[in-house]
Amino acid sequence: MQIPSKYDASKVENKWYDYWMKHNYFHSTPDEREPYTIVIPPPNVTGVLHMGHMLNNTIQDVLIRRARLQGKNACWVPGTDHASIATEAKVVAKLKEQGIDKNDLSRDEFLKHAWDWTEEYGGVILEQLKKLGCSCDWDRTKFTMDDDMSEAVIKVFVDLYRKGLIYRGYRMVNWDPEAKTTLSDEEVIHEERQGNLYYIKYRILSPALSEEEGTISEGSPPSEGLGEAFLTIATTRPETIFGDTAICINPNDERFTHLKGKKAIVPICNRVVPIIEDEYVDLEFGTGCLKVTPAHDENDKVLGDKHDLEVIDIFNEDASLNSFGLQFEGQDRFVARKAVVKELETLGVLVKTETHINKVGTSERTKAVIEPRLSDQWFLKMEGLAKPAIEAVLGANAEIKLFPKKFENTYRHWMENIRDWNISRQLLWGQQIPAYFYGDGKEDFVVAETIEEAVKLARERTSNSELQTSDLKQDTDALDTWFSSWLWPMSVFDGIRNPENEEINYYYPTNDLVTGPDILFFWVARMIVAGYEFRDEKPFNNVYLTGLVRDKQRRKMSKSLGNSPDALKLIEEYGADGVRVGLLLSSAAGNDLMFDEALCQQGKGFGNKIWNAFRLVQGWDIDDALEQPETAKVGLEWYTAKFQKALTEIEDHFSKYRLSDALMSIYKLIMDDFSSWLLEIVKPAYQQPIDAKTYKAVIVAFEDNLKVLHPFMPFLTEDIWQYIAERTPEEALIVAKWPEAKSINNTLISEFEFASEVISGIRNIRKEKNIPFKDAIGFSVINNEKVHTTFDAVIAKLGNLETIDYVNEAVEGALTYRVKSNEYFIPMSGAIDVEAEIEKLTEELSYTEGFLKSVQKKLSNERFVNNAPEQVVASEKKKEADALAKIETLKASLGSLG
RNA sequence: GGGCAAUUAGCUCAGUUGGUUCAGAGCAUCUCGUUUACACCGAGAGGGUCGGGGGUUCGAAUCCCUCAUUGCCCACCA
Repeated sequence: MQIPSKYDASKVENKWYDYWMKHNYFHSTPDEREPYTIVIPPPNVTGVLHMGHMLNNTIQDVLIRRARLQGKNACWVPGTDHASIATEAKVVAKLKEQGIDKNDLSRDEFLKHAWDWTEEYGGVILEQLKKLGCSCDWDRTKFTMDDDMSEAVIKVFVDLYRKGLIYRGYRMVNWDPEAKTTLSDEEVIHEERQGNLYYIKYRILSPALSEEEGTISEGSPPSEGLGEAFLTIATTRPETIFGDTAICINPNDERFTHLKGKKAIVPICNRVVPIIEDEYVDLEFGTGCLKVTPAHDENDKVLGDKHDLEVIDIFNEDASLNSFGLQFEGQDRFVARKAVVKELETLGVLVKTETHINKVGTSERTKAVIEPRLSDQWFLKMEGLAKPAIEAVLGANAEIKLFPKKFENTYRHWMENIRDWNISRQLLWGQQIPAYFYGDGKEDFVVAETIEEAVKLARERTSNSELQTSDLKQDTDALDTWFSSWLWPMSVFDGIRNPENEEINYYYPTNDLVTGPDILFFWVARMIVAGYEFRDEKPFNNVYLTGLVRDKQRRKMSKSLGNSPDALKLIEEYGADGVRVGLLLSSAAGNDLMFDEALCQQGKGFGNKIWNAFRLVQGWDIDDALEQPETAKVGLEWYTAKFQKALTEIEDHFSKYRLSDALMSIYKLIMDDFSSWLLEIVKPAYQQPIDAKTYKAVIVAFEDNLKVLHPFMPFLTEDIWQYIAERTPEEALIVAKWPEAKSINNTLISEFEFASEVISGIRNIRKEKNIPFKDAIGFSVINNEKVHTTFDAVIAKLGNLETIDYVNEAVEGALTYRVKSNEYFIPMSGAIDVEAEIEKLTEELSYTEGFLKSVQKKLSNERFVNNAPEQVVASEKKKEADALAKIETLKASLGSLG
């Protein structure tokens, strides 16, 4: 049968995926085998596949397929995350397009839209993962807002509340004015921004004057004559002066002793505020006078609490100014800033403006500049919860390993300085906080899993047995998305609601978690916390942290830069196998990956190479009567040894999560050892049949190659596997048995190594002298090294030699080369360039002599001989002997020429 | 501002406890080659004083100090 010379991935990938699905090979149920479990980091439900997902999920699929081949009960649980902020933002935007304002909708109406959206766009990404070949157990697909998942979240909230770990607090939180919700500290990204530092004069109110008298009438600039009657503050946020409720100085600041106990007047709004003293103020920064705005700065809040200051919130929820902003009401903070500066200038109180670089917090999701804001929020106390999670990763008998290890430092730092987690979000899309208010007071609420339960509790609390469900008002906030995903490894097996069910007991703890370091705190650390808190057991054994996928110029791949290739197009062009190999060829754990399409091309090329090796083998005619030639016999023995050696290397790489190294070992094994050497050795002469014994052994070797490669290139390997022999579904490669490790014949490997150098020597001479391969040549050896003749037949075949003659004397009129101290002769009928030969030999001689000299120098150093380990000294002595032997042969050759 | 990591061939990276060819791999480059699986190929070759400087040692890419550059994480200085 004619097989095309190019492997066409697009023709077979879907076919095999369907085949695996049809035979249920991805599905796992608990049995007596050892489980191997991975839970997918759930992508956003409405997300689309990008390069990061490709890398991440390729790695997971490699791990899961390998475990499956090793006979473990492999279970990879897929699913998606409701991603509250991102999804809600998308839904709001879509509604806006349709002319619908979110605020005009009831909670239920909005949620209906959100669910419609989720059903329409959700899960696209999971379909895309199938194209990549991911062997997830799709029957187990979960969504973080599934009823059972939500129930688990609520149960956990109630549990933590009852343990006293969840509390409600009026705190300064990070406010995202665009999403109109709070964010946790981890969701805020600090960026350096070029800003200005404005120096503003505040009039000092002399105690002699009444407050009334001190008020400046609008539009009248302070007169210049009253120099000491002003103080100057420096601020980056002049628009917040409407919220100023004090000026603060350092009590040790001698420049300002005259200000103690006085009051100042805030420009524009003319509010009279006290001048307070606190050592918090840095004498060096700005002017040494600080305006205090307790509602809009965390430190100012602390000062405000300490000095009992009034709190004036000047912003609306979209960060435009409210009525405290006077004539600037309704303006966005950044617009207002400019306007206020202009007004201050007009009033003559703007002393100067300096450029100033400051750190600005921005929202991870919406990129909006976040605003510190005081509000009632729900918090989870983290300090106590963190303790077992710290121990688990960093303790003396750590149970969880991070790969690469360097992230343990990062983990430690965060965990040891952990702050309480703000878990409430002013969003609708998510699990609604199960707190029910029965009154208007801040403390008039109960927390319960259901409203019926809540009524019962509320009746007890209030001693009012008349209370009805209709009297209760549930808190309108939703929970942070991470408050559901931190339960993921447990909740996907229903381990929260039914902690003793068979599945959770079998699959948990999971084995490996593969994710990016960017969510080490968001997700990984919190899963560990949750694991110990709710199950008293780690959620996973190992965490493999991938790097970021960047482009060739080291830029992050992003939609806005447009430098991210279309994942599906890549798969179309190079095949899923090609892309998988391309991604893994250069991605060590934790290192960023500089993505280059050329790598996918390499992956595709590799696939084609294997395909063609298969074509070669497949095309052979088998002759049962034929004897196995010596070349094939020793070649196969050598390859078996080589394969075993590679297998142990591969195992070692996997044990260290060095997947790219494992792939490279396989790549070289198949590319070099199998294709370039073994197949050339066993290949029968043109149009000649092959003996049955060799053929069978080659097939076995080929199949073993396919097995170890399968986790990386599942489609191609399955395709060839099924082509190479008739298989029942039970015999599919995906469920085949990983090759067994056997002892390695290292002698064969090193003998072959020597033989391959001899062959290279022949090739070099053929090339230099333009001797075509098809012309057989004579060959003689002076075997000083006493090399065994095992591979002579191989040398003769691959060098196309007439014979191999063992001689004791140099052969006249021949080209020569050496491997170690062995000397090889290829007789030439024509004239030999004696000059060139002499030159070549002289060069080699002087190099060897130089080498000998350095070795002898080392050996004559008494301190080296005395201090270095015996083994090292012995090896130096061997080097010396080898060099001496080689020098002798070189000299002999020169003598015979000259 | 604090902490952590990195710096090895044109590119991406290995190099485990200082000592067996440890100065390597893949890609790229160059040369030659249409030998009957594969030009998505084959056979070869070139290329690095291991970021700079200093130190410890018989011996340093590897350990110590220092400087430089880059990246990441953390942090309330207006």
